[in-house]
Amino acid sequence: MTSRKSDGSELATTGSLDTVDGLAQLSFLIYGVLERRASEHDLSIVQTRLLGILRDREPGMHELSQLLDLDKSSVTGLVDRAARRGLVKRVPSTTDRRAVRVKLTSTGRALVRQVASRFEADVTVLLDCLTPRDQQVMTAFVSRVLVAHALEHGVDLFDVAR
Amino acid sequence: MTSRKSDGSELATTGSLDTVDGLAQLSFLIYGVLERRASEHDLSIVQTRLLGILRDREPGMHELSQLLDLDKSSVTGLVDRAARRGLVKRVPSTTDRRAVRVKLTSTGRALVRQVASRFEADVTVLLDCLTPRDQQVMTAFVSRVLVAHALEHGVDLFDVAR
DNA sequence: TATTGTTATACTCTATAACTATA
DNA sequence: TATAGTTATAGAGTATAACAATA
Repeated sequence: MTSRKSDGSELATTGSLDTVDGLAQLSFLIYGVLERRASEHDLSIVQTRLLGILRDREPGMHELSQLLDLDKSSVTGLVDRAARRGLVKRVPSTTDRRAVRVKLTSTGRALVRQVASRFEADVTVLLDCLTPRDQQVMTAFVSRVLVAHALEHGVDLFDVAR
Repeated sequence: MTSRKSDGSELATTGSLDTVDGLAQLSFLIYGVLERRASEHDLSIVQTRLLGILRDREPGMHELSQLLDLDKSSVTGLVDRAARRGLVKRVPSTTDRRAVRVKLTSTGRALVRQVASRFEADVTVLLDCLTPRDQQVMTAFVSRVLVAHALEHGVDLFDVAR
C-alpha cells in the first residue's frame, strides 16, 4: 500500500517507483489538494461533492443518497447543514407531494465555482512538470483506465461531483 | 471539478476527457477502492493510514499527529479506538517518561497486510487494460509529478501509509 | 517554560431503526 | 404496500481549550 519511505529520498534518487504505489500516492495527493481547497471555505469533501452535484441538477433526497452513496438519513443531515449555511435549499416537488428537490442557492453556486476553479488550477500546476505532449499521453492512459472501469462497473466513476 | 456527466456516456463515446477531470476521477476511483477494501475489515481510511504508518515505525503520539496531519487530541481518540480493537498498543517510552510509543500488535499487522495486498491487487486489475509498456510510461509520468511535488513541498506525499 | 499526552466539549459525518405522509 | 423523507440515537472522526506530568 504505497511506499514505506517518508522522506521522499527514494523518489528523488530513483526518479521512479512502483506503479501501484505511485498511483496511490498521486491519488492521495490530488484528494488532499481538493480537501485543502474545500476547507479554505469550511467545506468538507462530502459537502463539496454535494454542491458539485447540484451544479447541474435538482435531485430529490433519495436520488442524492444514491449519487453520494450515502444513506438517505445521512443526506438529510448533510442538506440540513448546507441549507443552514445558505448554500442549498429544499423546494417542494411539483409532481409528488412527499418529495423535495434540492437546489443550489446563488451563494452555493458561487462557492462551488471558486473551489472548482482553484482545484483545477492546483492540478494544472501539479502537471506543469510534464510537457503538453506527455500530459496528452498520460490523459489518454487515464481515460482508458476510467473507460474500462466504467464499462465493467456501470456508472460508478467516483467523481467529485457525483 | 471533474466532469458533470453521470452516465459515463461522454467517456465511453469519446474515449478521452479533460486532463484535470480525468486525473481527479482516477484519484477518487483509487481512493474509493482503498476505502472499500478497508471497510471490509471495518477500517476507515484514517485507521488504515495509522496501521500503515506503524508497519515500520513506533512513533510517539505527537509524531503520529504530524504524520497524519491531525491534532494530537484527535490522535488520542484514533489510537484509543484502534487499541480497543487490539490492533495497536501504547508502550511507555524508555527515554522520556512523558511519552509513549505506539506499536502494531500482531493482529494489527496481519490486518494491514491483508488490506494492503487486496488494495494492490485491485489497482493491478484496474491497470490491466494498459499494456505493460504503457503502464511503465504512465508510472514514469506519475513519478515525475510526485517527485516535482515532493521537491517543492518537502515531504508531503500524502501516502496512504503516512 | 516548553513539550508530551489526555480530557472535556462540540460539531460533522455516518448508519440503523422507527416514524410520518403520500403514492 | 411501497416510496420519499425525517427523527432519534449511537458512534467515528475532528478541532479547540484546558489540564497534568515531565523535560
